[in-house]
Amino acid sequence: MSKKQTYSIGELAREFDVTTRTIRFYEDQGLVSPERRGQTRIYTPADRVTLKLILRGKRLGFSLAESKELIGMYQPQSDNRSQLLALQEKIHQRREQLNQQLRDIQLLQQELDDAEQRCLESLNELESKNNV
Amino acid sequence: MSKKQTYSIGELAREFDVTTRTIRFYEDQGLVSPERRGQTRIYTPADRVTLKLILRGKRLGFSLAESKELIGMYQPQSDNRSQLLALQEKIHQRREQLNQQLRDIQLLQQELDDAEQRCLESLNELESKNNV
DNA sequence: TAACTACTTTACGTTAACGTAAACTTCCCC
DNA sequence: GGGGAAGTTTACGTTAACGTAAAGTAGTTA
Repeated sequence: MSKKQTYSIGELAREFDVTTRTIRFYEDQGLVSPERRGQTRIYTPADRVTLKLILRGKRLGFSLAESKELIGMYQPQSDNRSQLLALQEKIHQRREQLNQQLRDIQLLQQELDDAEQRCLESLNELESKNNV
Repeated sequence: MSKKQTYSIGELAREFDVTTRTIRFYEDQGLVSPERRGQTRIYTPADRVTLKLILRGKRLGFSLAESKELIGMYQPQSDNRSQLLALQEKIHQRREQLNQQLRDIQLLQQELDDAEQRCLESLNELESKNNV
């Protein structure tokens, strides 16, 4: 007896804190393709994972089209040599971009530290003036 | 004798690989405000740094408005207590968002490793078949 | 059966971040 | 002094990623 877990569009929208419009838009763009019972969309756990991947992609600054590519990467299923090579190239590029992002983030964190420090100092200065 | 280094819009555009239109747009949005000699814009090293910050912000997925805020953070100059406190809060939020991004990136890197691995295996399989 | 609630389609609207085109001025070079 | 090259303003166009409104359906609950 398989659990056959499914979700409505509203459930997923609530879980991921997006609107149903958003989820339908992703379908429109070919990122998910839920089954139907009559008119109504029925989402599988796999669809749910896909949504999760899309949203993570968004947080990382990927466009929907890019996320679509990335998600496609997880099921190569193709035994086409040139396609596999192209896939490797894309993975390589993505990795370099991620490394650049990492460097950027580390720099920014350092600068946030500094900014916070200056902020604290300014506040302390105000304090001591007020306490004279 | 100070070096008084300056840049034209074209120089900066070439250096950062953006169009002049882009740089003028940033000015329109209040992110830089170069001096003028007649009609012509003259950019200082400080302007150049600002541009660099904007572009890093972009790579990190910040909007121009957000980058503007962030850049503003580096010169608080205000001795207004409530403003300093608000600034601290923004820094805090930004830091949390960056941490989330870091986690996302690490996850994605792991998955890229896996994808690359599967890719290699598929290729090897093809090789051995062809060598029979 | 009337009223909710959650779902559906269709379609026009919106914002950000520029692209692109037109028409003009300045400076430099031969 | 006639081109270029690089600068300028003005202004309409474009793409992504949804928002929002209208109008209809399907199940369920008082």
